[in-house]
Amino acid sequence: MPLKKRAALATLPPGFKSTFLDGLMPHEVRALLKVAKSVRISPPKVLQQEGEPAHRLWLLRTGRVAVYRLTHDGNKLFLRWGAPGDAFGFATVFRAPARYLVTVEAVQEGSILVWDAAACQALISRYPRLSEAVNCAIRKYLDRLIDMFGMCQLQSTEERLARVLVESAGQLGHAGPEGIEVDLKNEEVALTAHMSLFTATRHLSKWQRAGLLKKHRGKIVLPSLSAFKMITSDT
Amino acid sequence: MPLKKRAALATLPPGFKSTFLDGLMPHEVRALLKVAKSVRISPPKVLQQEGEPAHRLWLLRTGRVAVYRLTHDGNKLFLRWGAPGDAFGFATVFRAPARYLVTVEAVQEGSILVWDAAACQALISRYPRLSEAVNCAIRKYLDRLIDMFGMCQLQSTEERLARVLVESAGQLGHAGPEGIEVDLKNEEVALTAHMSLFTATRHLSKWQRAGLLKKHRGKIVLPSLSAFKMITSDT
DNA sequence: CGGATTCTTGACGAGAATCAAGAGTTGTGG
DNA sequence: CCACAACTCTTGATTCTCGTCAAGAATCCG
Repeated sequence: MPLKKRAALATLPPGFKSTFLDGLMPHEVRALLKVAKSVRISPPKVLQQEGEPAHRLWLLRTGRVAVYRLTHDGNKLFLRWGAPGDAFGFATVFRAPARYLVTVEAVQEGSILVWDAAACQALISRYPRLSEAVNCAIRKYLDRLIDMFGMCQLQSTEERLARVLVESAGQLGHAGPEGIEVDLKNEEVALTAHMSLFTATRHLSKWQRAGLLKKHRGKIVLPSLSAFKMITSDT
Repeated sequence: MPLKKRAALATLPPGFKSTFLDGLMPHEVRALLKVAKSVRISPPKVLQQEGEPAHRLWLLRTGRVAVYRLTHDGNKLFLRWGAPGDAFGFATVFRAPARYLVTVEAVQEGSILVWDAAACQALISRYPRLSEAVNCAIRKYLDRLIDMFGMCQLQSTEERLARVLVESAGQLGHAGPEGIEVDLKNEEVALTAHMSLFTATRHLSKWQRAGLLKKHRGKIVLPSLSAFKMITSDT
């Protein structure tokens, strides 16, 4: 019997951490998972497009997504990576129809849990706390964005890059034999730190020569983060 | 009797426009105003400090405020001006205690309407729609911030400055005999456009020589915005 | 092995911040 | 009414960070 019940739930990978779900009570989380639809995603699938009416709330279960905004002239303004546990499409929970603020695109194979607009309305009226959880999540995004803005405004490329390494290690990194491994190409690191590919490469090379990290194709290995935390904080 | 009723309301200046209040029904706005406390503000009074527990929701009635965030080393990261109609302290409406995300400081004489935490709780439970209005307001802030970030990342100082003039004219400007007058010093304009005082002055001087604007001490007069809109959009 | 992708390094230049010095404007007190 | 101080604005000279471009090296994959 318990087995059957668990089979009906959308399953979460082991070690799954979600700031959004953490804002809810366990029984609310269960209720959410019970009605979630699981969908596989593959790059370069666009999962939501800015400006379109929000029709679904979703949670990244596995994989990685890129969050960006399109400029009037078609360029992409990169905002951040989305990792497992990140939620999107908060605009869906409003009674008043709202539109997506940003575009989100899959960059790795993975899967998401989806709630359509009808499911959101039902959940919201049954669990009012959900509205507050959404609110907190949006506030967190705002907070992070202000931080990033400040970083870009008043820190040098070197400081920014060091900080990006530390944060990426936490968000995307996984343990390896020689330290934390971060699966990002130089181009992606540069995007994250909002600088040119060449500037990023130069600093990374310098740090490799200094023995602070080891670079491979599409991957950076960080034996220790302390040196980068130093670079970040002092000036 | 109607007169007595109106006297009990917090009064709004003529021509008052608030995106936040516009998200509510007229009767809800009346209910809010009925329990609001009016408070006078003078520079350089800090109206809320980032990191402190949010204890009041408030609306700028008259005057001007500066919204910024403090960096670890004590610098101010300017975010935007607040004009009459702007609301702050949304963190107050959460059941879960939250903290202010930004610091807000008065830069002109003026007045605000205030709701303390208790009043917010009472209003929220009586008018659930208020929660959604707050949500929308936060989303709007997020949207504006992404815009500003994009502007700083991928537009030149000249384009940024032109855009700031257009937006400031709308938000802070008032009609004058020779065009829209914006009461900002060069230093404040530079702050708004996130560039150095000197770079801002140079562009403004150039535009004055071209006859696109007239400068006075602490004030800029814009006969027409069309030229600046041109600079903003084409590239 | 050949082709595609990713990374590296150097040379160069544009854009914008900084610094310095002075001119113009406003307000105050004698 | 004038003199002086404080504030605001202007301009030029200088410096520097960082983006762009070019060319080639290293790595991976079929």
